[in-house]
Amino acid sequence: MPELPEVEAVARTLRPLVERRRISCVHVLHAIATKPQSPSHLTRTAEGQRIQSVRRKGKYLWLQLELGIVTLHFKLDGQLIWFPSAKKMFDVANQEESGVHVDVAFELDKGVLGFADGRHFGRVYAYESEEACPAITQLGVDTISPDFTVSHFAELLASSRRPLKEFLLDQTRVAGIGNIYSCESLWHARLDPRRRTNSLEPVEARRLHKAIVSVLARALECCLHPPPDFRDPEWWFQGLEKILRVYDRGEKPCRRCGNPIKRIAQAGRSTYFCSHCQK
DNA sequence: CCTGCTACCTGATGGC
DNA sequence: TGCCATCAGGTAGCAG
Repeated sequence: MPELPEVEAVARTLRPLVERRRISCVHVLHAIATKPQSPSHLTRTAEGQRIQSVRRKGKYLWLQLELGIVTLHFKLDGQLIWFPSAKKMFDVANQEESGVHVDVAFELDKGVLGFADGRHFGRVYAYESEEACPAITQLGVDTISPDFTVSHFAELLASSRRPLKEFLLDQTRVAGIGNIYSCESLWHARLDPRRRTNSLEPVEARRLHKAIVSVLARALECCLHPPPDFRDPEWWFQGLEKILRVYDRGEKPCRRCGNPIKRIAQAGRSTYFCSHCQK
């Protein structure tokens, strides 16, 4: 699960399930999920500890323990699955016929939290503190936090010469925006993804800021209605297509001006945009 | 420092 | 039907 709104919805759903619960046992079923850390580093850090809170910044989610943290990153396809017991988890996880692929399972005093990713891109890491996790410390401003202000955003834009699309994907500048919502935000702001960030007029920077805030807010609303149901291994976010205006619409008419949507490659990813009304 | 490219995995899809 | 190429909501690591 991918971008900030989805991860935020997961964080909110996860809190009542795990906060104040103690981790009795960690099962690393597929060691690739902890690479390059060792499975034993994770188990040593987490076992016996109480989960004090569930935190999120950008697309990173982490369990704040009494001593240390466990970070979860879902990359493209990772997800959480909730099991009522370890026995139930072992009954269905990683069985040929089940299709449920659990890489790491946290056995709590009540229930089991599974980190699942059939593609094995997702990662589960342990650190002694939040400050000890380089990926988190290097994140830029979280795009749904109060710190994501127009003036801060304008300063960031002015300090870079990269194309807008690539800038938005750089998690060390602003954290949480991925391929879909960067395309969507640029379409709403009527800005060409290839424009250099430091070429924006103040009014354009404000437009982009406003577009990002509203796109992410609408996506979060969509992700919360209905909220994720971790008990269903098949759960996934529904209805996101409905709110998308430009992503994955190559050759189809622009919903604003009717001209065909273009697909180009930027930073090795697909960018969808309307070259007629995004300037 | 900054930027661009590749690797990492698996599964779905579409053309031939 | 099978085979191959391409694509996927992300990021770490490395070379220049």
